[in-house]
Amino acid sequence: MNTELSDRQHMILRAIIQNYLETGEPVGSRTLSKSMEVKLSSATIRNEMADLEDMGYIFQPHTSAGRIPSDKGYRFYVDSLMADKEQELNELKNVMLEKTDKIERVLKQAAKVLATNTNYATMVSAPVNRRNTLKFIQLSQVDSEQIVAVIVMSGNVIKNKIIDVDEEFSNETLLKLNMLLNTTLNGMSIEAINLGLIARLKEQAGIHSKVISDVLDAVADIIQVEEDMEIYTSGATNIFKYPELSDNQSAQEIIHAFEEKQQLAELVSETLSGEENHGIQVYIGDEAPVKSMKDCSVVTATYELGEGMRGTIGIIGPKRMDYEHVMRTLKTLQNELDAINHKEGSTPPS
Amino acid sequence: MNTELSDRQHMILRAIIQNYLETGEPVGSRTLSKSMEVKLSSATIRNEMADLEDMGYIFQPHTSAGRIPSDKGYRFYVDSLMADKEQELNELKNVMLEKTDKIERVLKQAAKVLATNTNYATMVSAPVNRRNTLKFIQLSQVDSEQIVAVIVMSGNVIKNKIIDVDEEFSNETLLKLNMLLNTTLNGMSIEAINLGLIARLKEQAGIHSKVISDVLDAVADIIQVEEDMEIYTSGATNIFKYPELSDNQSAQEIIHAFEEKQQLAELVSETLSGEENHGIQVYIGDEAPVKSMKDCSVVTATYELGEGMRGTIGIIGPKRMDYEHVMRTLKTLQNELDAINHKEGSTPPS
DNA sequence: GTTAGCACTCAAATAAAGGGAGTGCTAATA
DNA sequence: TATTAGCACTCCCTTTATTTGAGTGCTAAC
Repeated sequence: MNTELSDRQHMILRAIIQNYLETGEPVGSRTLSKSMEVKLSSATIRNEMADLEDMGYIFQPHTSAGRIPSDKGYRFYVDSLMADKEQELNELKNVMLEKTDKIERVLKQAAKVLATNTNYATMVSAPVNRRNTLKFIQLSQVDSEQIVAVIVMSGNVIKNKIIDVDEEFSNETLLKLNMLLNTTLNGMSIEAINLGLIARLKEQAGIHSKVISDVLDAVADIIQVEEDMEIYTSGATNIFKYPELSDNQSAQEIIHAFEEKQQLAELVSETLSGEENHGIQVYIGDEAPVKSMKDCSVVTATYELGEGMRGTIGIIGPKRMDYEHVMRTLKTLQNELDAINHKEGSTPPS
Repeated sequence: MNTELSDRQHMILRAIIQNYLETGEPVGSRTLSKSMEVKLSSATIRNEMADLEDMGYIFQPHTSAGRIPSDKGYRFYVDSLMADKEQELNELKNVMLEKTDKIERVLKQAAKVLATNTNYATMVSAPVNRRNTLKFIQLSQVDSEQIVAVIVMSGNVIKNKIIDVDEEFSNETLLKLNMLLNTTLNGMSIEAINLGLIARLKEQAGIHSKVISDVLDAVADIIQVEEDMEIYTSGATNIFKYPELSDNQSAQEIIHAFEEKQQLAELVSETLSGEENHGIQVYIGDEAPVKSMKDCSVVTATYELGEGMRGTIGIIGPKRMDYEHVMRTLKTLQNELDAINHKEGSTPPS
C-alpha cells in the first residue's frame, strides 16, 4: 500500500471533508460524484474511498453509511491549510479596540467577539509573566487606622493591600519605610527575596517590622494569583449547535470543563509550552490534553503582550469546524492583541 | 369550594411535595398511602388529591399520571418552611474563610462551595456601593516616564491607573499635586465632582492639568466598572442532574443565561431592590424576572459588607429543589459574608 | 366518611415493518 | 488497465402497532 496520496485522492479527500464540514452528515459516493467539479462516477469514487479508508483518512460510522473524516483526515486537511498563504482580515480590529482600555475587559471582549464571530466556544487566558521583578513600592496613610501598600511589578502589574495599623504613622516614618523598601527590593525578582533578605529588612524596620511582613505577604500574593491562571470564556453554549457534540453527555462534560476552567488551564499550559510558539496550534480529538474534548478540535494561538507576558486564545468546536475561517480569525486577533503591547500601562486582572 | 386546607389536606400536600422532591416522578395515590405515617387508603387520598387539584395546588402532567406540585403548591410549601424556626449550620464557616482574604476570591469560592454543597447552580454578585465617596488619592513616580495614581474609595475600593508623562516630576510637584487632589476631593461623592470643580482643579494644577484629567478619568472608571455588575457563577452544569431541566432546550437556555450573566444581573437587581431585604427570597417559575428560568426555582439572599455595599447570593435549581436545605445553607452563607464586614480592607474585583 | 374494586386512560417501552442511503463486488465498457 | 453500470446486501432511521403498567374516577359496599 502506498502511503502517498494521488492527486485524485487528495481531491476526493478534500471534497469529503469540506462536504462533511458543511453538512455534518456522513458523505456518500453518489453525493460526491454529483457535487465534484471533476466528473467521476460514484463507483470510481467508492473505490478511492475504500483506499482512503484503508489508509486511515476516513471511516464509516457503520457499514453502509457514508464516510467521515478520521482525526488523521482532519490533520491532513489542516496541514494543507497551514501551507496556504495567510489572508488578511481586520474587521475585528475596530470591534476590539473601541472603548476598551483595561486588559481584562479587552480579553473578555476578545473571547466574546471570537465566539460570536465563529459560533464556537472560545477561551482567552490572561497573560502570565514568568520573570516578575519588583519595580516600585509605596506605602501611604489612608486614614488613622489604615495604610495602603501599592506594589508595582515589571509589566506594570499593580497590586494593592490595605494594612491595618494600630498607631498613626508620621510622614517621616512612612518616607523612611518607603525608602527602605524601594532601595532593598527594587528590581528584585520574586525568587531573589529570600528569608535572609526578609530578616534583614525587618531588622532595619525596627518596630515597624509588622508592616514589612504585610507588604511581603502582598508581594507573595501576586505570585499566587498569577499561578491560578485567569481564563475568560464565551460561547460555551455554542456547542449545542453541533448535534454530534450536544447529544450524549459530552456536552455536559465540555461545558463543565469550561466552567471549571481547570482543564482549560492545562490546555493553555500546553500551548504556551509548545516550542513552535507564536504560531497557531491545532489539536484534533485526543491530541488535546483534555479528555472531555476527545470529540472536539481545539485551535489555539499564543499572543504576546510585551515584556514576556504571554497568553493564549483558543477555540473549541466540533472536529468538523471551519478550520480556514477559524485560523484566519485567530491570526487576526492574535495580531490585534500583540499590537496592544505598549499601548498603555494596564492593570491585568488580579 | 373552601379555600382553606384541612389538616389532612395539608399533610397530603406536604407528602406529595416531599415525595416529588426526592424522586422527581409524579406521585400517585397508592405510593402515598403506603408511605405516609397516617394510614389512609389510596382511594381516600385520591379524593383529597382531586380536591387539591381543584384548588390549584397540584396537577397531573397528563391524565392517568400521578400528581405534581404546581407553582402554587411549591409556594405553599416554601411559605410553611419560612414559618419554621431557623436552624443553625456553620460547617461552611471554616471552608469559607481559610486562606481567602480578597473579596473576589471569597465570592468565587462562595459560589463554588454553595454549588457543591447543594448540587444546584449558583451565583454570587459582587457588592455594589451606591453612595461612593472618595477617601484618598495618591500619585507616585514609578519610573521616569510613568506615575501611578492610587484611588481609594469608601469601602476601601481601590483603583490604580498608570499615567504616562513626558517629564520626570519632582518630589515637590507630586507632593503639591497630592495635596491639591486630596484637599479638594476628599470625602466627595462621585456626583459632587462636577465640571466646575474639575475646571477649578485644573486651573490650580497649572501645567500639570493633564495629570488631573487622567486621575479623574480613573475615578470615572470606577463607577463604570461598578455599573456592569460582576457576577460569579458555579455549578451551572448541575442542572443536567435534573432530567426535567436537562431534556429539551431549557438546559441550553439556562446555561446560556449563566454564561451571559446579563439576565442574572436583572435577577440581582430585582433582589437588591426588594424592600424586605436581608431576608431570603424565593422565586418560583415565572416569578423570577428571567424567562429562561420559568421551569426553575430561584432562591436568593442579600448580604451586606458594611458601608452600604450589598450583594446577592443565589441558587437556581429545579422547582423540586430541597428548599429547606437551600434556605438554611443560604442563610448561613449570608451570615458568613455579613461577618467579613470589617475584617479587612479588601479590593473588590475591578 | 372510608374503602375496595373495576373499567378506563395514556405515556412509555418494546417490537415489527418499511424505506433509503450507501456499500462492495462483478461484469461490461472505453 | 482504468472506469463505469448494475445489483444484491447491509444497517440505520423512522414510522406504526402492540404491550405494559401506573394511576385515575367512579360506584357500591362497609
